[in-house]
Amino acid sequence: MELALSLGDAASPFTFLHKTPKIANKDLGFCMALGNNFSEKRSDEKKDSRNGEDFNRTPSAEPPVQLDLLPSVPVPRAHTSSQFRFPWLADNMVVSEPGSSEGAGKGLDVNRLPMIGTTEETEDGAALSSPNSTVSSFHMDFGVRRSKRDMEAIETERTSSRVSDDEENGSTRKKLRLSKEQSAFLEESFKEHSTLNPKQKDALAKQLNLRPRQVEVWFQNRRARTKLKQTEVDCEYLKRCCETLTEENRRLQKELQELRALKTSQPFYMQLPATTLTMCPSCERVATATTTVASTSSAITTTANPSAMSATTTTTSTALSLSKPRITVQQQHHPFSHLHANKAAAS
DNA sequence: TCTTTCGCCCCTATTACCTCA
DNA sequence: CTTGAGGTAATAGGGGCGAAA
Repeated sequence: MELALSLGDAASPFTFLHKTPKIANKDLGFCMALGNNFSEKRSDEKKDSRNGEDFNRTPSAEPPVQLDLLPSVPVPRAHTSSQFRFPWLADNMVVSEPGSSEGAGKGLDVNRLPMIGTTEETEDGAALSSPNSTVSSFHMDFGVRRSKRDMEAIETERTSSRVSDDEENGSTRKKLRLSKEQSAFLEESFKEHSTLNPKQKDALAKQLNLRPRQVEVWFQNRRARTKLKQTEVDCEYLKRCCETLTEENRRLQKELQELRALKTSQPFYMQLPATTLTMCPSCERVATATTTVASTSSAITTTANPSAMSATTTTTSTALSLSKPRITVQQQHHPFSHLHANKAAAS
């Protein structure tokens, strides 16, 4: 029997809760697609989250930049085995590996000392029980087999938790370290929804034995990290664009110099009229109209391929604006009526 | 109906702590 | 053992938005 707990509204449960085998087996690598208007949709998202409505954002109109984040959280070996499972997904029947000293009932909660038979009242008023407590709605039993190093880390975490608990009454700032399992689950949640409504937040906090505030802060920081990462990606992309355009500019400048040199050596040839290229926006035909040209005009070749033409046009204007040559590539609204009329007449 | 107040949430910048090389 | 860098939880301040008065 499998108990799948829905976080938050039934209307918008975390779908990954229904993917237990997948979670148990797949690499917890993180992949997401982000549009540029991540923050622009914030108002709507907020509205949605508050209403508990559809959390899945509509994709951005712009093609998203695929961002592959390698597992930021080192995934324990057990994540890739059938041993690992989110306890709130199944019925806590975690089968430990034979010989493993880390059997079921580890009840790891790095943020609280295991206090058997006691419950804690958090500052948020949510009763949090120790993992071993019968009051607990579930056990933080990940059944993860850990290495000695991991165990040392856990001990460290516990120590820091202890310190944190001690400091909870003091004025010093507390710094808790989330366990790998907690982080992994939060990552899964984040993949589902980058924002949480209060119900989902509370449910998540309860399941992870964290305070709702901690879940909230984690999501805030996670969004900030995502945005930072996206900014880096965008920056890199713009940098490459700039390099490409610079190179294209350089190439066109060189081409212009060659043409000028050619003009100097063959003045009569260069007195041929320049060409005005005009492309019909609807049929994408290019019409050539010969115009009267001054002696300084340059000959430019272009292409009728619309996409290539647009790129060429852009870079050409960029490059040639420096010397202000008289080259025109026009896109008129419909100056091709004569062409269409002739074509119709011919047919 | 408009304005004000309040609470909640988010973002951003920053701090403080922890881990690791 | 020390130290500096990097990661990240936590804090502070400010703004937007909706609900209630």
